[in-house]
Amino acid sequence: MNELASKYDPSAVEEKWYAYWMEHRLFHSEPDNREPYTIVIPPPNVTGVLHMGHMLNNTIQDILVRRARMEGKNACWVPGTDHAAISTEAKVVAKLAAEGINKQDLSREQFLEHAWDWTHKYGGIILEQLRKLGASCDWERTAFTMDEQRSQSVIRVFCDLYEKGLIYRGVRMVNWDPVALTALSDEEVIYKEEQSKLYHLRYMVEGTDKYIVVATTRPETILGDTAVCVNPNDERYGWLKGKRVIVPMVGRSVPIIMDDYVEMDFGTGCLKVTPAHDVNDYMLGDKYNLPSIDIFNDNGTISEAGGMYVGMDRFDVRKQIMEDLKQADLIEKIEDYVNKVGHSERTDAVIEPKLSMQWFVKMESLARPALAAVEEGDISFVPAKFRNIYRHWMTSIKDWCISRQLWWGHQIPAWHLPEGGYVVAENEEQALLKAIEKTGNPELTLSDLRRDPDCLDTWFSSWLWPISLFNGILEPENEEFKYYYPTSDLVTAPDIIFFWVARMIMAGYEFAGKKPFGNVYFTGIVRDKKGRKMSKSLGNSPDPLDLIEKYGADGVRMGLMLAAPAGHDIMYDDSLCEQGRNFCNKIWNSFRLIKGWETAEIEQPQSARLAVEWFDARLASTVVEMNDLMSKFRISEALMAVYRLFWDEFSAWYLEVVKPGYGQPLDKTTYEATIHYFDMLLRLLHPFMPFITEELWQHLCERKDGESIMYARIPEDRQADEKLIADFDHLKEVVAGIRTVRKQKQIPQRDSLTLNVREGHDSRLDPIITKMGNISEISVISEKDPAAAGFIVGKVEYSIPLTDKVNVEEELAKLNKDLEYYTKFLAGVEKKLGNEKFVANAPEAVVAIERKKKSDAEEKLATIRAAIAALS
RNA sequence: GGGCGAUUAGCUCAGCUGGUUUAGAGCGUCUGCCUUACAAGCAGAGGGUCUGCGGUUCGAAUCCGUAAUCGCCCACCA
Repeated sequence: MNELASKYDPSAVEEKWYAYWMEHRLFHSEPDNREPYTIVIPPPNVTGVLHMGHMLNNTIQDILVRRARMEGKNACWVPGTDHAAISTEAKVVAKLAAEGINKQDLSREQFLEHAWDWTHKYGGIILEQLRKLGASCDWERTAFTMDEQRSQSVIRVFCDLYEKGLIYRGVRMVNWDPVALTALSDEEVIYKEEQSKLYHLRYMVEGTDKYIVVATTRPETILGDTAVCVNPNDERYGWLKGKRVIVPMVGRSVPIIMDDYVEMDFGTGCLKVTPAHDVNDYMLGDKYNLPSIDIFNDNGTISEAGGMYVGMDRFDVRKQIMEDLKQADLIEKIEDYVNKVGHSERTDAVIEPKLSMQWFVKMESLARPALAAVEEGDISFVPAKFRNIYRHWMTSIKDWCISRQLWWGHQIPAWHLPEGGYVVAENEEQALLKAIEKTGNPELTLSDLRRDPDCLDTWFSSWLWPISLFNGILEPENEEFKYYYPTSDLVTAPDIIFFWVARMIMAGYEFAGKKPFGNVYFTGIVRDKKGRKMSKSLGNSPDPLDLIEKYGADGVRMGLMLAAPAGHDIMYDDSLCEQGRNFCNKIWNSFRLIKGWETAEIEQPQSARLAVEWFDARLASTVVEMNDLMSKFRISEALMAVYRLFWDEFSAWYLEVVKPGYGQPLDKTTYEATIHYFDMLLRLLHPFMPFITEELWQHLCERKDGESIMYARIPEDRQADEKLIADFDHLKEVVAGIRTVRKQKQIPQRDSLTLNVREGHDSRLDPIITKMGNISEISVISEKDPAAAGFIVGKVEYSIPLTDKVNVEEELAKLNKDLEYYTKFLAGVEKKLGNEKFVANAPEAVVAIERKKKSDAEEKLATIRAAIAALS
């Protein structure tokens, strides 16, 4: 091992150990009598590729899972992918289009064949990429939202909800995506602020030569106008009561209606009403029985019903109609205007509100227990602020539009009857039976029934994920489900709190009678240095696999985690990964040092004995700290704690103290303690940096085949010797003082020095001072030596005799600076103690602390004054 | 338009129920060092009136109010 390179090379190591873990099935979990720890992965899109968000999210999950495993729990991390209805279908459609094939020319079966081909070709790439990250998923359990078990679960749940009366079908105003050609749920619409125009159009009042002005952002929709509405209290328009106006260009005569929905202050106070293309207008249309003219085709072009511009795209029409209105002098004015426009989450197309027949889930009764669970703390959100967002959404929840006009997905299990109406059933046979029962017609055959063509929203399968992964829908009594469910922690991004988290909670209580998970950890969003969200279109996102290649998986994991407190967005910068990589290198080189030591049957040096004792305390205290932090999901702080333990305490102090002189052997006791500490450090680090820790742990001593650090136990809480830690901290300052003197006086480390100490010095750790400071002798002196360079640690004065190099002026300046500082400090403390109200009101302990501060400062000042006196 | 959150060193953040913090860390910066594990390193140094203003308190980065800036979520103002 002495020939180890001075730099850690992750690539070979990572591949080797991942294969080893897989070969020995170390990620696999089966129910047993240990306590279960379960995480279900937020399933990435089946044909997606890994991005920085996945890296962060899955690193956190892996840390939690690996740690739970090392705590002796039966840890199970279930991976899988989501069929991602709209986005996958869009990809397949685009791919076919590139080959000159039109989706419309294919049958449903033919299209699905292409879609499955695509899925098989690209599906699972992302899961392969997760392995590069070190994800310890139980791959034997890999699931897919459209595999047999998950599909059946979805159908079962649909039928169940239908039986309970929670699913209904009806014509409603929905969000229509004219590119994907499907309805969307409210959550799938992203509102973006856009710079647009407010067009003021003239509507002639029928039978007069007067006109009124109506303001609109969407002039093309005048083709579907069926009324103009004003506020009944608006004095400007009282005269319009009972009148009709002529829709410009179109020439249609429409009534004036009066409703206080209209804001008098906005625009002109006149609102054009287009019931087919605006949610509010739809409500007005409903209230006043207005006709509804659907002027758009599904793809956003003007339909026959529009009467003009038929076949033209909606945005082209907007330009054209403005031209034409201008020609006809029907435009009053055009203003700049900023408004919010809904876009499709998947295709980014501008959403068209559209009346159509869709399927819905009634949400109110589902929401009630789900809201209570989070309010009452049965499920905790980390950070807790997301409870507010959750509560708000849950208390104003609307019905969920679950049908999508797609082929890729779970087809709705409803069959339409020849005479109208439909039945809902789990399969064709049952559908037929129900159809016969419902119609009373025993002659019906399957060919008389027509299966509803729509598919279900992707999230209608994802919301079952924690249940369906363990087959809890189809076989609620099965052993696995009873063992693994409810799962422990869920790690996800906050942007899918409604899409997924809230709905999983609802599904958990509704279909399993229990919460789906105990804690939800919300990650931040990964942003670039300028704070912009990383995205493909901006091209500001590094390829995670390139990063792994460059910095090693452990380096990248560590880099991300260092900057990722829960719920905080992280500003990504390569320097984070560099820090991670450097740390790997530090660990690597510490190992090189230790493995390079020869041991011999010699007596343990005092310094080494003390260092071993001290590090034992230091380790114990960090373990307590880390356990506490991890229990609060303060993962980055826990990582920082072990980072500092390793680097600042173990490498910089412990190893330097016990390190034998050049070519010298080390005693066995110290060697074994060192190996033990290194082992413990590797264990603490393993959840964060799985590869390098496994590599070194395997080299640390003989291991059996199949043995792994993955199953080594994390050290448990233990009382630390705080006094020893404090004494050592004092020692560090003494050594730093010696180093400073060396630096100032340009004395090389190899020249040994004498250290003089005055009263108050505790000699217990002297052997370490001797070694670390290269001190040949520590002598207690009773009087200040004017020919020595001094420094004060705590209330003890130290000095190094340097007859020819000491400048008394400099020494005095140093002391006077200290004098000034502590005089001020003491004054502050005395002021506080002199305040009667403070002494009377503050708790005993706080006053005691101040008194201690006072006496310490006084002693220190006495030391300083004495030193000054001796020099003057 | 409602709600929520943030504002602490150049950057990213700790600082949990006010009191050993005249404020800490990591990174970066600066100054020395190729000292026999590591220059992806070592030894040091500098850097903040805790966004402003008011209040509560013996005591405020911490609690309250207010203003500003930023961010997020929700909402049917054409």
